[in-house]
Amino acid sequence: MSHTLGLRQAQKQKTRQALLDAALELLEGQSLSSLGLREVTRAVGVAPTAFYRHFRSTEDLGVALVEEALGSLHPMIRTIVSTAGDSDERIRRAVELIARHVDAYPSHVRFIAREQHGGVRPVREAIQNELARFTEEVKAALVTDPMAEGWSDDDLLMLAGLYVDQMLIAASLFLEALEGPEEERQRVTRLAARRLRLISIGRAHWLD
Amino acid sequence: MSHTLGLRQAQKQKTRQALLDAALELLEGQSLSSLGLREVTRAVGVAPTAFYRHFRSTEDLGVALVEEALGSLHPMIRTIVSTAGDSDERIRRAVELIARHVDAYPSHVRFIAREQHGGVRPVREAIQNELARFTEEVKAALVTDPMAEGWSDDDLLMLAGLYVDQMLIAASLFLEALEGPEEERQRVTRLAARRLRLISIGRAHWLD
DNA sequence: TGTACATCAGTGAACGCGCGTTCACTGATGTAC
DNA sequence: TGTACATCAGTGAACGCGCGTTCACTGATGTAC
Repeated sequence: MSHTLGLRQAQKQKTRQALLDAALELLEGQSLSSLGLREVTRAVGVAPTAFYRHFRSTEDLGVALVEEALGSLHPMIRTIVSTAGDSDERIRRAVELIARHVDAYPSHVRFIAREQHGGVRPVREAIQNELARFTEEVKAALVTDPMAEGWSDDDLLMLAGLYVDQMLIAASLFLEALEGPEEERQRVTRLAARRLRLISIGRAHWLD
Repeated sequence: MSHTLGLRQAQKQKTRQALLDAALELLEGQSLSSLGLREVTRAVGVAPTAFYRHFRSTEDLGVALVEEALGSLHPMIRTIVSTAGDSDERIRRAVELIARHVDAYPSHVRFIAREQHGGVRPVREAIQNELARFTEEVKAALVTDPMAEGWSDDDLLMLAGLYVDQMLIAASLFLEALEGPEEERQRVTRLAARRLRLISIGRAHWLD
């Protein structure tokens, strides 16, 4: 049988999650380096001092947000790389999945895009580490493709990185399009697909 | 003959530049959205109120920094796109130019990478606008290439965007490598070149 | 099941501090004659 | 060249405010018997 949390632990988790949620919302209009601890507790409705029961600082909270935001990406990456079909079909599905992910978790995507090069070192490094893991994961999937024959490890990693960066760029474009009309969204969809297609063509002729 | 500035105007410009320089240095360790007006004036050695003689807010200063940082990029872009030679030669020269630019203006590059998705809307928009201009510039250069025959305007813009994004990513990687050993720098040079090569191969076979 | 004690998430008062902004000012530079 | 006045970049005092952090606390939950 499962080890259920006590009431106390459960309540604590709930407050912690409320802090994370409130922070993420506040971060839509500013960077982590200017997020105040009192802002966050005020938004949740707890005393400022309650913050310290969960995080040592807003920096610390930021690192926790990285895990939350990129944790939800792992399943998506796996779905994308394991999708069957020919190249065009796979690209269309990948772009579609990215668009859906941005719809479902806009604040997470914004947070990652913003803090990837942001002003808080530990958070920046946490993001870079997670993205490096994604790239390894994509590379591992690429290796299993017959097309990978004759490719060096280094070149496969380069290609994986190119794909991961394009996914991030596409996600960021979809994010901007969220506030715009549907046609803008369509434009981004086509643009991202053509970019991925050009990369795939380069991949197909890499060893020529 | 040229219209020389009066002493007063010249001194004002000097203080303004000192504020921009100090801000840029302070922004190496934080985001614009947490940069304080008093921090900046303290670093320069003027009274906090002097700030208002030059900028309405740190946001306003940020927009001025965008112009300064991306203004220096225009000549570089033009040099890159007008470089002669075969594809591999051009790629090597482009990567070399990017590396040199990062060496010469590390704070500018960091600022742009950080604030491109940062928490201050007017600055973000100023950067996006400038990058869109670069992309148009690159596209205009691509059009003159015989290889562009048969390409749609849309596809050329897509390709130009791909190149511009890769340049930015390469610059950001060189920036991280600045703090590391020389071999890391070499690694980035090779990685960036291979990415551009793969894109060029995709470009060569786009119409197949 | 009941009792006595331990734990600990959240409280609320208090602190010293740096912030952005206002205002009237000073004194060097600029201009008109 | 000299004088009288205008301009305006930078000053310094003052303000109210929200910040992060400390501390002793409360009272519900958990545990031992």
